[in-house]
Amino acid sequence: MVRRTKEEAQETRHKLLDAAEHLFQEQGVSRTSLQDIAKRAGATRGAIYWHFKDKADLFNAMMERVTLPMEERVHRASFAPVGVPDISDPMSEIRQATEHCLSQLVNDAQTRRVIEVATQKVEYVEELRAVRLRHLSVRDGFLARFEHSIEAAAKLRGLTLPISTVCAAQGFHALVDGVIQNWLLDPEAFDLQDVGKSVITVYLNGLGFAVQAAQASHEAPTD
Amino acid sequence: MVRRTKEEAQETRHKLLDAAEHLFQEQGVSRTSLQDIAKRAGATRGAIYWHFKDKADLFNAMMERVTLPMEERVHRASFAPVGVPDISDPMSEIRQATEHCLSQLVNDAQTRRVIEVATQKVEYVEELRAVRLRHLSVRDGFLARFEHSIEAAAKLRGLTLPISTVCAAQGFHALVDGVIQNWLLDPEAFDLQDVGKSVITVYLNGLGFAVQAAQASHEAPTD
DNA sequence: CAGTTTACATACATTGCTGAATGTATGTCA
DNA sequence: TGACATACATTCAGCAATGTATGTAAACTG
Repeated sequence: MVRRTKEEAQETRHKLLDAAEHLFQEQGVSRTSLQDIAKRAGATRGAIYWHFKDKADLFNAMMERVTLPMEERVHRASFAPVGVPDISDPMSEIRQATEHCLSQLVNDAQTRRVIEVATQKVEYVEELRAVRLRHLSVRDGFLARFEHSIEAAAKLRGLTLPISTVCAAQGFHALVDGVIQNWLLDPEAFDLQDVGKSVITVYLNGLGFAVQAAQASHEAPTD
Repeated sequence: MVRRTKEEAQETRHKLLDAAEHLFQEQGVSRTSLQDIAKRAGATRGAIYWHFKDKADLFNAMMERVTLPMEERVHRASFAPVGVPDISDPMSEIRQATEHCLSQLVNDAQTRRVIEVATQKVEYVEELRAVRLRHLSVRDGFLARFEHSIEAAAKLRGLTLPISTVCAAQGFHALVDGVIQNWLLDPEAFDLQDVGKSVITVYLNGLGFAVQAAQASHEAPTD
């Protein structure tokens, strides 16, 4: 059978990306051949070369399928709090957006797979410079937004931060990033949402944003 | 020329590891062939196969050349504070050991190279399971020691932590880990030692260990 | 000082992957 | 309804990397 309709072609494309996700996670990107991917997707390399320029292009597409919606969501959550009218504190916004990210990591297998691939199963060499640059720009965007929020929150509560907002933002990001990385290294070791929420509270507390209510819920955070 | 003396053999071994370090950093592990490494070291693949079983074995040796002394140092610093008699607070110990790690990353090019390779230029697949396991055990050892120190420090000051010591240790490690990772992604973005010291202070402050003296030394990071 | 081992270098066989070229049957549109 | 574009499948050339087998001269040993 050949020459599918457009929707079927898109389905093939998605199957290829799905196969790539799993194989990349299992064997790493460089050790996974296009042949492997095609086989798992029930196709041939011809299909891959039709939909993608090469392996790097396919990798990019695989990443964007997960990260684009994620970025968009964070972007909206940060700039347009229309959907959630009950939060007005910028600090709560950041906190909620972060916790949503953690929740998605825990509950959505695809997200977890892709992030695991991106952090452990790929080598960031010249060929993937585009991916690295996007990563950096996304990070910088996040840092900028957090700087803005933290400054607004500090002004709102009339408190002076112990360190610069740039530093504070960098620390927050490093903390979240680090806890995610460590969790991915060994997901059985601890509960990401619990520990994440706790250490974030501690950090923000250290910045001067004292916790308003009891946060530590050590049972089932079925969020 | 063939058949060197034992010291010369060790020298070629080191040259091979040096070459591997640089090439791994430049092109990634999987895209670097043993031929490349041998050539750069001024040898042939025969030398590599003499000294190492295969590429994974070579990678392991390259890692251990840097991490073994590091681990040993952290281990000694944690259990035997004989060299530095003026610190008695377990929290200062942790703080100093961590800052020493950051300092080594900033000042020692070899350490920076190897850690960069380990975090960005290698795929953690089955073949390198040994590396991953060592990483995990080192991390767990560090976590255990930090748990111990933080508990001792809390008892010493008679304060009740807002979260469990396990959580607190995990957060501290994630923070340090994360800030290092982010710095390696773009070393020009900020000063590792400055930001590291600041955010650690904030975190420990959030745990209840109020800062005893002024810590923020520098004016502003280069943004 | 002869035998043995060491520390490599060289040669070879095998494998596997990529990219491009080409084939082909079907959807699509005028 | 024919012409063209699409969505792949198949084939092939080429090379690059690995592992192993073997060669070899110097260092070491008794």
